[in-house]
Amino acid sequence: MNDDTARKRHGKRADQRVRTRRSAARMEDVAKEAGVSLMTVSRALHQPALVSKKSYGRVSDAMIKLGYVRDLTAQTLASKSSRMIGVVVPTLLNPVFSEAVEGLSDGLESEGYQLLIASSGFSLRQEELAVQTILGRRPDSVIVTGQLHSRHTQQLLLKSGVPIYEMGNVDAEPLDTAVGASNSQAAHDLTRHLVNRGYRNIGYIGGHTEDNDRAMSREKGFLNALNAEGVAMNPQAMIRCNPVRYGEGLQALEQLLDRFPETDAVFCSVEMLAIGALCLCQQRGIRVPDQLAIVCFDSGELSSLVSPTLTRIRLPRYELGTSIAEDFVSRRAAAGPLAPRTINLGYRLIEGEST
Amino acid sequence: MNDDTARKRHGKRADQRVRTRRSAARMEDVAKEAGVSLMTVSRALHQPALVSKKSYGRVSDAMIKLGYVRDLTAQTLASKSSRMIGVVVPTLLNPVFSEAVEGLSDGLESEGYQLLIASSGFSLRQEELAVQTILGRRPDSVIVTGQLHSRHTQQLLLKSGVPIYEMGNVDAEPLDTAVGASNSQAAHDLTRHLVNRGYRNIGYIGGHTEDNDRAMSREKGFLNALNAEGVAMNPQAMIRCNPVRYGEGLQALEQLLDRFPETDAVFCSVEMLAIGALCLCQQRGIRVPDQLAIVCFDSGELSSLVSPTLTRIRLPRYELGTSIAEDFVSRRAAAGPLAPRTINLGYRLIEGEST
DNA sequence: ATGAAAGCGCTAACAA
DNA sequence: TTGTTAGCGCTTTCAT
Repeated sequence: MNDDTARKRHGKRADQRVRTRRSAARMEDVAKEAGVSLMTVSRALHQPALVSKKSYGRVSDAMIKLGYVRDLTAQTLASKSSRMIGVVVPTLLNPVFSEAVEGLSDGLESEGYQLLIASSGFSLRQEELAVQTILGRRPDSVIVTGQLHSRHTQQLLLKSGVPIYEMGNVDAEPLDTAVGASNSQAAHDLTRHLVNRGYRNIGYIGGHTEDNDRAMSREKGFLNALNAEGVAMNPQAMIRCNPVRYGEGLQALEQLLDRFPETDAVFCSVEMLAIGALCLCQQRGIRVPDQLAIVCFDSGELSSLVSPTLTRIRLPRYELGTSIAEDFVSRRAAAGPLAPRTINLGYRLIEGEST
Repeated sequence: MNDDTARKRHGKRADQRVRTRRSAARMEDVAKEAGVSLMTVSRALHQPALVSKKSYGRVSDAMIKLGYVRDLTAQTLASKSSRMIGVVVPTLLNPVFSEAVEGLSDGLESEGYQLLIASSGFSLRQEELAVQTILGRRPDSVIVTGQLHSRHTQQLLLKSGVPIYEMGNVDAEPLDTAVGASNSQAAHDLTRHLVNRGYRNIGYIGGHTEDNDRAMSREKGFLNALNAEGVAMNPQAMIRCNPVRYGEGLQALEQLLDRFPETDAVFCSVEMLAIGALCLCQQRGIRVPDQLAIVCFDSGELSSLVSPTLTRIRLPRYELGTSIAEDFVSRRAAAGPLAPRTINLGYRLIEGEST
């Protein structure tokens, strides 16, 4: 058997090159060291109960002695489960996404899953590439951002046979499982709040809408609400930022006030933009909400700490990640694939001092 | 050949279970569809130049027709290169880390590498587990945060044979390649700035120091500077936050002022804490810098937008990631392993309105 | 330019 | 409880 093993390992090249590169210890090396078969080592790792105390001890010692690290690549190939989960987000520069990813990480690492993360930069084309490469790693699940994907991406995802999660919006038909809240409805609510408070010259500062269904949903909710309330809106008073950063929010408000000095309220569709806008007010001494009201969509911790605190829509961020993690774990236990479904985590409208 | 192939695929179970599960197309399926050998398909993917135009076309068509997605797991096992890079950060909730990861992502995805990301939660023990699992995936490089690691983690990393990057600090001996700036030196500079401005009752709000060399380096730099300048410091005026969040910074300052109302300046070792502290000042109407000066270590965009702008140390964040990516890529091209080295990216002290 | 054979390191299924 | 055999889907090497 030993001879056979040696032959397998080195093949006909055994004479030419005798284990030159100090490759890492393999399961077989551990087996040999422990004086058991390779399968006993494998079992000691997976189902220690099926291995005798004695064997287990010898295997353990051998692993430590050799500094053995199991090759999960080979394990994946042989077992059809990688314990990796692919995640595609537009960018990690916006805390919305990094917090969601942290939630995923916290919920999944403890269950033995690892995260393969890709940034798509708000491009459906890049998302497609990312999904393709991720699928090549045979992940146990794929999590993408939003519900807008290229036709090919959708096909790839659906064909993959693993659970797919679309996170952050539930306004469209889910591909498999959509988790999040209704952006359009939440934006509608927040806008109505402004109107109810008597604001009539409302500006809008949002993210760019190319390849971004969340931004589109928010605009839709905003415009629908104004429409329903019979409040007029000049399209020029809608500013789309690209990229979305604090500084862009500041500049956007600058531009907005420049064009429409009569503006009495501004709807910011992302927290970073709202904070940026508030910074401009502080720099210029614009009193909030007396001179200008600010509302913030998709707020995090900052909105509740600044002065004045912002009236805002709170969407799940970190919880978005943990919810998906939880669902995935329970779904593993359950039977086969489910019908497409939506998990609506809801949102909260929190009234702050800024309106 | 076809018979042989079929035998290999199904083995002795061929009769019992005839390709029930609709598994994904393999390279061999593509080959069959295109009427060429498996190797021609493999070459078409890797070295199209070596394949005839005609074969290439047929292979391309077959791939599209079958929706072929290459199995990178198998590729990794066979080729010894995974094109995956492992990254361990304490948390993605602090923008410092998510920005660095985004930099890595931007620099590496374009080169065809994917990121396997793990959060260690500021625990050396968890870091060790993360490193172990990551190494099991046979990554082409591993990037960890800071220079403080368990003995075992160090061994694992060193033994792995792939380039190792320690990011965010360069105060200690590098394991392989350390990239970042000197936290202690920068903290020293920033503290001296406070002293030079005449502040004498200086408080300190920082991150917790367990398993965190960056936090320790900053404290060291801070205390050394005070010492050198002959300024006294009550240990009670050092507050360590855990976790590090905006709100914690706010509470920490509250606590600090409660204990030492005479405090005239506060050193915040993380931007989130500084912003939190500033929020408290705004809430309470504490005038900055007249009543209280604030300096901020490791600042991002926000520090330059708030009012007053913060006097701060700017460390590379996003650039930390892109620098590592760049070094890794160029290192691939170069020869073998290098001696341990440090890449000092430096820092900038930016004087704001808060001092 | 193309193909056949021999693994990569592991697990699933079967046998003992 | 332990071991044997046959792959997982790909690349490497060698041959044609």
